[in-house]
Amino acid sequence: MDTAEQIIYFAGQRIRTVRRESNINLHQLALLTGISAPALSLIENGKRDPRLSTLSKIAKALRVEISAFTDKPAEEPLIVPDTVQGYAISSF
Amino acid sequence: MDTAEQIIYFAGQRIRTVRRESNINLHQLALLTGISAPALSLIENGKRDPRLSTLSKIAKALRVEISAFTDKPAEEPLIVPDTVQGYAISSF
DNA sequence: AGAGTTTTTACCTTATACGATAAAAAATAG
DNA sequence: CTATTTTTTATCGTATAAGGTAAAAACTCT
Repeated sequence: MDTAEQIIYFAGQRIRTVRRESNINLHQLALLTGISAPALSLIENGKRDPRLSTLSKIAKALRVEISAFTDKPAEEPLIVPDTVQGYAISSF
Repeated sequence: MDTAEQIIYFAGQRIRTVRRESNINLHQLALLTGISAPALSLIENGKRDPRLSTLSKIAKALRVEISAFTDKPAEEPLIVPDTVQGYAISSF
């Protein structure tokens, strides 16, 4: 179904993942975005329905596209073979 | 710079474009999303900062990803040559 | 032009995002 | 285990998203 609630929850998880990959805490992200740490906590936990401008500030601070928070990866992972039709990838 | 305001404006334009491509009017999109036509009008005109759940409902109704409203196309269009290093693309 | 349709604007109400602050809880050192 | 850092939760005030309705404005026809 993919309800709006699931979208919000998923986005929160993605934000948390990207933030942790950047090795910054909520307080630091709050300073970067102008969004308070309590608000960020609620968003990351899927308990708040953020505005587009809020997502935009977070994306900018973490240097990713907003779609990094909204788009689910493809079900089937893309398999990249190291040879194609007998030619080595390094040829291209 | 890409301020939040510009993001909101851009998203509105994209929503309008996708809606028109679907040949439906605001009233019909309102019925599909549960968002009132006046609210949709404000969003399309960049005069309202929609919530993630709102974007999600619109995207679902128009059968596109939320990123269709948020991601700018690449500045440089991707050029797909019909030959690569002398090999025809059809070989791959 | 006028008629019908679509969109915009305005006003009001309700719901909720967000900031600030403080305190509690949880996680992470040491 | 204790101390420190980080996160969560709660409360309050303000701003604003969103619904409903209605009217105005802007299009689109014939």
